[in-house]
Amino acid sequence: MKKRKTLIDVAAAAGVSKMTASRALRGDKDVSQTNIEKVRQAARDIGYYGNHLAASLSSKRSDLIGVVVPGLSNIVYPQVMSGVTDALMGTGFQPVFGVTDYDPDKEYEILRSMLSWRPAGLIVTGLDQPLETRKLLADADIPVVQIMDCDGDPIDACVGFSHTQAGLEMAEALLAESRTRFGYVGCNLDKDHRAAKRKEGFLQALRKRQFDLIASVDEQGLSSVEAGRRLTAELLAGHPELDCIYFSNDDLAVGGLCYCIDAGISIPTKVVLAGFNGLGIIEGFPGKIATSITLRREIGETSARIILESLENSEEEKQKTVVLQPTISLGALAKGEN
Amino acid sequence: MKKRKTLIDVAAAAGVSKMTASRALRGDKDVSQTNIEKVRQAARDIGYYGNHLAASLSSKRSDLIGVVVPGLSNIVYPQVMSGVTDALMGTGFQPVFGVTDYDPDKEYEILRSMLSWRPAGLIVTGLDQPLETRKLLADADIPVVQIMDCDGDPIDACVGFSHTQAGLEMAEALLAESRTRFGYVGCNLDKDHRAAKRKEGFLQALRKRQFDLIASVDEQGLSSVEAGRRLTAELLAGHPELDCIYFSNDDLAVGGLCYCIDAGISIPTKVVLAGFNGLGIIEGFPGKIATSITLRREIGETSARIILESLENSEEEKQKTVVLQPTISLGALAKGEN
DNA sequence: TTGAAAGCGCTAACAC
DNA sequence: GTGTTAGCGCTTTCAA
Repeated sequence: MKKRKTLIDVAAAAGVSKMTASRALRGDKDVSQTNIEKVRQAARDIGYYGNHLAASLSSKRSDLIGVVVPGLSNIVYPQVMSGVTDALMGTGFQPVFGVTDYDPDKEYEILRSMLSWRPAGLIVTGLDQPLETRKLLADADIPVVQIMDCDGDPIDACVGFSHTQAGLEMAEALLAESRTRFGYVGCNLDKDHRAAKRKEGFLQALRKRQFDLIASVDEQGLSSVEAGRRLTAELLAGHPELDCIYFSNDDLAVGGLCYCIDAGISIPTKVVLAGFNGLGIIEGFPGKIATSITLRREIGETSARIILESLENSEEEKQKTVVLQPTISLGALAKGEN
Repeated sequence: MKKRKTLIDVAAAAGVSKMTASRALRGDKDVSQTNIEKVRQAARDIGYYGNHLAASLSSKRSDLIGVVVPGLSNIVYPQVMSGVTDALMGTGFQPVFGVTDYDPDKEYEILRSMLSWRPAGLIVTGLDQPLETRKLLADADIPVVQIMDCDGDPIDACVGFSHTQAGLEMAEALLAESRTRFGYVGCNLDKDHRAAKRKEGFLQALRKRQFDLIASVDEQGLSSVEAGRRLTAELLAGHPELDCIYFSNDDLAVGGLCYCIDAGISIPTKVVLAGFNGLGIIEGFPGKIATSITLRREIGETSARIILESLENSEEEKQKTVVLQPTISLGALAKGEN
């Protein structure tokens, strides 16, 4: 085990004290230009790269921003993560990502683990954390931004949109297109609370107009194109009269679309397929689905900016809710995004 | 600023010394069962979650595994990351992700930053790092696994496949299908060395059989379905005689496919489209592309396992190359994966 | 089995 | 402008 370079090595090489070396490397005021050069050069010469552990422990703050997302199985959360990364770029803060697989216990453990690194702030997906998790976050005494939802009670700030409303609006848009016989295809509804909220909003809107879901299928696993194809086949086999299917997301809807194209079912004439997210893939697809275009990247960027702001104006009122409601695209007419 | 709980608080609450508390929480040997219980309970009562900064600084090792990938813009690297995450689960190690945007300077900075957290190991994408970066990694004195490639000289271990070979094999498969008039569509070739290697291998195979690319288009930005559509339109406008197009990845190929379907160009009869990766989306797609099915998740898992192994058998020969060569699917006959 | 002392590598606070 | 001193919260060592 080769001995790692420390500040003392740099200081020795530059012929100054440890403190001057520290200040020079961090760009502190009150260091002579000569010494800054000497120290920088010495650091480069010996290949010094510091020790964040010691620095953060000593200064009692780290430049880490924890970002907790439920999954990486489709492109949605990577896009949120990209937004966060971009907004943090050049600020001296860096994101650290955790993945919960939609498991509240895992989420709790990941957050504990993140907190033990003393992050400067935390970005967490969703508003429906169990009480114990909320307490953990509230007691952490750092800015917390919850993202991707706004139906609920945020701990500090939140950036997202109402899934209930999104489901509701999609139902209304489809009703306005004179659809009357609705089906639903979903995945992972027991764990993905936001997908469940969309279904709930969709149902509410239907019932308000004296309609209802004629049939609904779902399963426990993660959504995928393959699952969408399979569940759509199942649904339409039992209910060929449907003229509209709402899917819990675009992955499933694309699977449904593939099935319908292969099965010779005319889309959207015979059946309208409606997904959620507005993924890039559906643009230019040979066949159109309706969808709600969500602003994933923007949500990531905005949440990071809120953390940065509340870090600057420390202890300001950091209660803040930013709503970036999705816009509906009916596909046949409008164009998707991203 | 509320005072954070420390080990001393736990020790006080449990009525033991700081040291006993530390040992109990870490599951050290030689702590009485009574004290283990008392300390655990005390920790839970006061909501203690430790300080990794202090622990890692003191013990001179962290449980972090740095994972550096070039981008999050398509699903490929998130899948690699999932593989790493899964393999690390329950081992006490946790991944920390960094994104370079295919920029070598950014990669260098990210690696320096990661090293300053004293990770236990590093997983880095690609074999073509600049010399300075290689030196940084070699001097770090921790296990380094380079992934997604094996055309080159690994620092320690590598897990991936030959992109040259992959391009070559695809060309041969297409030649075997009696294709003769080849075009190429790529993105980001100046930065994505692996895509460039595939093109190179493809060309080599063509030339060995006295063929060549009739036309080639590429552009600098990231690949996307949209870019694939646009570049394919451009390519075919100038060269309607092409009977085969090789794309630098599936995103572009899917874009090309969408264009051809809309333009009424019969796929694969008139033109065969060949991509790379074997994304889930192309399965069940209304139209078939050929592709090389890469094992992203497996590469992530394997690389993490190699890190873990070389951490156990410390200082063993950690030189190791695992090749997970993609398999070719011609689409019309076989089925994609993932 | 437990505790006391020393120190990981750095920075804050204060002297010079 | 620069150096000195005293920790940050933990774990390692060694003594009891």
